[in-house]
This record gives sequence, C-alpha cells and structure tokens, in this order.
Amino acid sequence: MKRKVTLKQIAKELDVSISTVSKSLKNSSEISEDTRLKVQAFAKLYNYKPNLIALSLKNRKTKTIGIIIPEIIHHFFATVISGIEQVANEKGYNVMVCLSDESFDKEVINMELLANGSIDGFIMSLSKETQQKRDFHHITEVISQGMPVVMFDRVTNDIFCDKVIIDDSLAAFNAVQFLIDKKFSKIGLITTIDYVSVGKLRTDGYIKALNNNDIKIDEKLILKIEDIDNCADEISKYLKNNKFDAIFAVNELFAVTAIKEANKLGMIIPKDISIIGFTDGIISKYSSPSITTVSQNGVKMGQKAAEMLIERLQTEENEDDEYQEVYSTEIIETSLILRESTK
Amino acid sequence: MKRKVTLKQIAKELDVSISTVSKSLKNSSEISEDTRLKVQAFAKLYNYKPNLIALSLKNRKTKTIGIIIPEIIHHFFATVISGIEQVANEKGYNVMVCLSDESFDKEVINMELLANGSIDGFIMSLSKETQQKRDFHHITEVISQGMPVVMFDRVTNDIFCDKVIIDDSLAAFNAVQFLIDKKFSKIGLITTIDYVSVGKLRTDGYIKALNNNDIKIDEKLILKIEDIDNCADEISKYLKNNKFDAIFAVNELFAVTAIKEANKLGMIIPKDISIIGFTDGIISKYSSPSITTVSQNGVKMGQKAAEMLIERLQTEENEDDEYQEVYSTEIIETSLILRESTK
DNA sequence: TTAACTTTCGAAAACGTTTTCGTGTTGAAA
DNA sequence: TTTCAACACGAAAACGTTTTCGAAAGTTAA
Repeated sequence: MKRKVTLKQIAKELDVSISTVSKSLKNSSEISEDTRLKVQAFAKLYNYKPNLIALSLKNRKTKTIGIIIPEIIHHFFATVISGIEQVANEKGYNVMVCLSDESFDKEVINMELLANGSIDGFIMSLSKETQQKRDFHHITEVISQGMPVVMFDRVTNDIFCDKVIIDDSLAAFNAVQFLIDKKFSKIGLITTIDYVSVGKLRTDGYIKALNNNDIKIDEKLILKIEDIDNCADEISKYLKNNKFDAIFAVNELFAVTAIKEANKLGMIIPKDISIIGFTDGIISKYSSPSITTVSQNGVKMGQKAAEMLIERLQTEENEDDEYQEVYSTEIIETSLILRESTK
Repeated sequence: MKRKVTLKQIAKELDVSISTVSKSLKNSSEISEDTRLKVQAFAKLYNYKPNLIALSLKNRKTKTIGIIIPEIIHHFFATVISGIEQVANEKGYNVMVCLSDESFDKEVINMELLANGSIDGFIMSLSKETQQKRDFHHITEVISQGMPVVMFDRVTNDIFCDKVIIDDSLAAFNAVQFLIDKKFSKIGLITTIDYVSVGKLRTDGYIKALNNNDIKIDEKLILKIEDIDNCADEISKYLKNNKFDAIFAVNELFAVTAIKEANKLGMIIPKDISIIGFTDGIISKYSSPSITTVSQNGVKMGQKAAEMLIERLQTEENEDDEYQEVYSTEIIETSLILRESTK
C-alpha cells in the first residue's frame, strides 16, 4: 500500500525545501530549470496530486456545491441533479447531495453540516415540512454568513436569493386553456394541499383559466390530496362521483393513477376523459396511453441554477466589496407535450 | 455579513489561548470550570461550529463517501443513492455524487479527483464503456492507496474489493422458469449487448432455464439491443417477425416498449403475450398494464454497500495493521413481483 | 576590488483544528 | 521553610498547501 505522496516527502527525497517543490510544480520562474525539471519528473513518477482538502483550507473554498433536495427517488429531482452536475463538472466543481426526506429537521441539520466549511454554496429545493412551517431561519443564517444560495422549484418569497423556477401558474393556465379550446367545460383538477407552493400555483392557474373563459368553478371537481402514497382510493371515488370531460393533474403520479382508476371503472382514456399531467417524467412517456403533460425541464433548471451559483461564487472571488446583492429569478420555459391521453 | 467564528477569534476575544478554547469546548478536565463555562457560553452565543475542512485535514479523513454511478436519471441508481445516503447519514457521513455518463474517461477523472483527499472511500457502479474496455487501472490505483472501494450491481471479477450484487443469473432463471411453469415454450428474450455484465448474466439465466427444461434455444427469439434510446423500431420488427407466448426483458424500458409496440400491432398483453421485466421501477408499477417484474431492491443495495464501506473505514481506523484484506460479496435477494402483464 | 543586481532557493506564516508536553501557580504535607 | 503534587493554562507541532519575504550565492559593471 503506497499512500499518496506529499510535497514534504518529495522535498525530503530530493533534498530541497517544500517551497521549491511547490514552485517547481507551478513552473515558477523563481526556480532554475534544472531543479524544476528534476522535481517535475519526480512528481510525475510518484503521481503527485495536490491534496484538495489542504487546498480547500488554504483557499477557503472547496470547489464543491451543496445540493439539498427533498428526495432523489423522483424523476424531476434526479434530472435537476443531472443538470447541476453537468455544468458543475464543466466548471471544475463537485457536488455534495443531501436529502431532506421532506423533513424540516433533516433539512436544517444537513444545511448546518454542509455550511461548516464543506461547500461554497447551496442549490436547494424546500421540503414540504419547511414550506408548511414557513421557518427559514437556517437559510437566512447561511446567507448572512456570506454563502450564496440558489433555490429552485419549491421556493419562497420570504428569502432573498437567486431562484430558478417555472411559471407554474402560467403553465397550468395554458394546459387548462388547451382543454377549454377543445370545447371541454367539465374540467377536473387533482392537486395537492395548498402549502406545497407549486401545487398552489398550479391550482391558481387552473382557476384563472376557467375564470377567463367564464366557466364556473365547481369545488366538487377539485380534489386536494394529502397522502400521495395512497391516492388511488381517493381518486377512484372522485372519478365515480363526478362527470368529467377532462382532468388536469398537478403531477404525473396523479395523472397516471387517474388513468388506471378510470380504466378500472370502465372508462377509456382519452375517449371518455382527456387527461393532462405535469412534469415530463418517465411515467408520462411510457404509460399506456402515454400522457400529455406540461414539461418541466429539470435538466435545464439544474443547469441554470448551477450557472447562477457559480457565477456568483466567481464574482465574489474577484470583488472584495461583496455588496452587489441584486438577486434574480430565472424562469424556465415550459411547454405542453402532446401525447395519447388527450383527444 | 458575519463570517463564521473560529477558535482563534474566540481565544482573542476572551484573552485565552486557542488550546484553552478547544479544550473547554470538549469539556476537558484540564480546564477550570470557570473558564470552561465562560468559553462555552461565548461559543454558543456566536454559534461556533468547528470547520470541517480543518478537521478533515487534521484527522486525515473527511467523513464523506464518494459515489460514482453511470447516471442518476435512472430509477434504480436513484434508489441506490437513497439507500446509501440513508445509512451514511445515520453514521455521520456525507455523500459526494459524481456521474460518469457511461463514459470511461469521466469515470477515471472523477475518481482521481475525489481520491485526492476529498473522500474516505468509494461506492461505485461501472460505466458501460469501462466494462467494455475492461480497463480498471483507476480502481486498482485508489485501492492500492489504501482507499476502500465497494462496487455494486455492475461489478467485475478483475477487481478485489467488497461488492454488492443481486444474483442476476438466478433471478433471470427464476423469472423464465415462472413462464415455463405456465406452460409457455416460445419465450423471447430482449437483452443488451454482452459487455454489460448484468445483461450478460441475465441472458445466461434465460438460457439456463430453457436448457433445464429441454426447450431448444431459438436465436431468432433473442434480441440484443445496442441503442437503448431507439429500441422501439427494433422491438417492433422483432415482434412482427416472430411468434411468442411470452417475453422476458432484461430491464423495464425494454418491457414497457415491448408492451407499447405489441399494442400497436394489435396484440393484447397479457392475453396474447405475457411479459416480465427486470427492475421494479416506477414504469413497471404505473404502466398499463402494470408489469410483472424481477424486483431489484436498490435501496437495500445502497444500504448494504454503505454499511460495508463504513464498516471497513472504521476497522481501518482502529487496527493500524491494516491487512485483513478479506473481501466479501453480498448478494441481495430478488423476488418476482406479479402484476398485470403476465397471465 | 567593490558595489549593485540577478538568480535561486529556503524560512515562515497562514488556513482551523487537536493534542502533547511543558510551565507557572497554588496548596498541602513534611 | 522546603518539597511536591495537583491544577490551570499556553506553546507548538501536525495535517498539506501556497506565497511572501529575506538571504545567500553568482554575475555584471565601475
């Protein structure tokens, strides 16, 4: 077992000082060509690579980005990570991933942990519990310590920082308008409870679209689901007790579950009911029928978030008067992907 | 903006030495109760938290695990990360995630990067290209430097290290045997090209099951797909040109695509053809019909891998004679989850 | 020969910890 | 009064870098 070689060892071996070794490897003109080449040859032979932890300590920056998301077994979040990783990689950054499991406490603990020197900045999406409690002290805390934060998707107006979102309300509006244009009027909505910010916004879009077209809101056609894991029964009951032309679901799970339950009740999609989902995940693509959906480009969101964070890290690096403090909110375009679940 | 407070600042503020502050915070009996409490109060007030990078440098361990996987937009890998993160979290470890994008070069670069001090050990699954090239020098390299590696799922016999796998061959065998027990004999196989280790093993299981039951292997019933992204046409042609009772697909994507293409050709699943997939992802669960599949418990694999790695890190910590060098391979159980795609 | 540069290198500080060891002060025992 | 242990604390090294500054040679010019 050969441990990694350090500057000190090289110095000792070649009988020069540590400084000389360091400078030689950086091709400093201070060092004669003789020793420079000698050191470089030796370093190459022993495959010297600088210890990144030591560098982090010295430079007070780690070249890693902390990601905090509610869960990873969720196609959308996985795509966001993928986007982040991609640009981080290009720009020489690594990523540390922490999962909050939708728990406020875990979110806080993870943030505090990472904030203690391990990373240069955060990219995060709020946990459900955090959104519910509306307690963001952990985030303001790290921001006040000078650590940049970029929030995406599940964001809050209570925090001032860079953000990357889609226009959930508009996207929902467009989806519902699409259904209305098809001359549907009995349009159902399957959504989440209101404290999930994106659920709320998508619901708003639905309502706005109906209002805009003078269609009366029928509360019975709006289903708010609390327990996502056991939504099937609720949806089944909802389908049985109402008549629909179409349904707009705020995520793919609700959409696909609606299709399955509708099938069980003898309805055929899209003949009897048209269905539109939200988030272009694998479910929508591969279910039968495949689902017309609002595409929410996770990869692009991740890329944008990473670009914004790294941009901020690098300007911070140069200007020592660190008070530009102008935050921006980037809106990623959505589009309606037409598939088989709509007529 | 208040930067994080350090021991040095506290020491200066209270007019004691750095050592005294450090010891006080660790409740050392060397320090009088007076100063101890005073320091602790001050530290609490200013929310002192030790800098983890400095600790990492001092202790020569980072308490983080490096994960290298081919991609993250893949339900199976996402579940594995989830499992790893869970036990890592419990045991006070963080995770750094790097994606190889199925590329050999990216895998090598990422490993070398992380190996330079950023992490204590690796959990990884080989990229396709690495499996094809059979070049594992980057892995032997880090192992020879004393950094533990745990491989999962896509592993190789060429490397000696801890491994977590499922018995792909047996699982495939059981799935095919299940079909044979249903009195099916024209059983198709949709698989990958051979250098993907798990694809090969699952193919072996298929062949063994047929042989075991004296069913002649018909090469025309075996479809090897190279370009996963455009498999639909190939599968469609394959379905058109052969007659089947059943099909075994080595992943869910092939299974669901087969269902969709079969539907297009007017066949009904499972009435006309029974289909079994591999990997219990969301596609299998939510497609219509839902897909009978070999469940490959990613969460459990991740958990096990993390346990093995951390176990090794901790014994390494205690025993300085680090030569136990007995590696084990853990096999995670699979099971057949019966759903609607089989009669 | 001397003064003034150049060239080439090393010492040391710094990043933020932990820990070993030494030291000065106190109190009690002899 | 002397001796010694207990107590309370600080100095310094160490982890592995980078970088500033100073200094010892060697070189050139006067």
